Amino acid sequence: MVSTTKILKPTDSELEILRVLWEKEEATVRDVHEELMQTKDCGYTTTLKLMQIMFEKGLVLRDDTNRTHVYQANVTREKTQKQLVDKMVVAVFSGSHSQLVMQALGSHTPSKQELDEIQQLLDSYKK
Amino acid sequence: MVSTTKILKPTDSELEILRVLWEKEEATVRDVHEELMQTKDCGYTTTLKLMQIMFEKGLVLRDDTNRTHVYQANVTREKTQKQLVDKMVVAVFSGSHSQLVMQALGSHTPSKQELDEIQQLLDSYKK
DNA sequence: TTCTTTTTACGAACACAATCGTATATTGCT
DNA sequence: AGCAATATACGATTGTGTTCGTAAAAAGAA
Repeated sequence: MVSTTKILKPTDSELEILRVLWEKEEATVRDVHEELMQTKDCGYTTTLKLMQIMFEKGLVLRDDTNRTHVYQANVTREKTQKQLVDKMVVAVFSGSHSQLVMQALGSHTPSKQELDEIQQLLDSYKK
Repeated sequence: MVSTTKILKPTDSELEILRVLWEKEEATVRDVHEELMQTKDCGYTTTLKLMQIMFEKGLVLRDDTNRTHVYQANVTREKTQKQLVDKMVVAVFSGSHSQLVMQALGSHTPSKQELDEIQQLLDSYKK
């Protein structure tokens, strides 16, 4: 019997926290909280509680050797993106990835550089 | 004072129902329920209740001239797709649409036809 | 008509996310 | 040592999504 990795989708609030952790690599609750306060308004203990729950879920790691615990993400940005995109593709695009691509491309004019990146990826498929 | 259109994001269960309504154009609760039963397992009244709530929210329209009510979607597939994609772009892709495009393209090998469609859209931006 | 089936309506229960108040412990300052 | 500030832990509350049981009404079959 091999242990299977539990799939858990982060909630919206958890995603906000993960965004900060992805950016900062390591952070305390206060670090995260002050970052969040720039866009959202909630108490310190709210952020703390959320991060504790995320720890229990295994979404973040925690170094508690010191009183002030230090957190870091335990899921990569890429994996999370893929997981959420795949879910959305099934839910609203009937499983068609290219439909999603068309939608994302269509609702926003890409820059020259973005165009080049996408073109390059496209070319790699063509041959 | 102009009435503003309330933005409401459908829940996961609501999206499942919307999928059926988008496909069928018109449908009764039983129609929807039997379609859902193919992938999910829940009671009839659960589907009914969900659709009643969606009616209250304005997500669906309802013809109740006959005893068996007939429902249809009151939000387009395209609008809903755009709304959810935009939300996801902000939440997990730091606002970068092309990042999402890259992710969606990268996690699945597109067919020849899909490649052509995307290429065409890309070309329209290039000039 | 009487019984069964189908449908809607309503409310209750449950799960979970999010928020905060309070208690307790630790640190640092005077 | 005593006090203020800071951190964690814990529990309670609130809101919302999901599910279902049950009742009432309408339609159909016997």
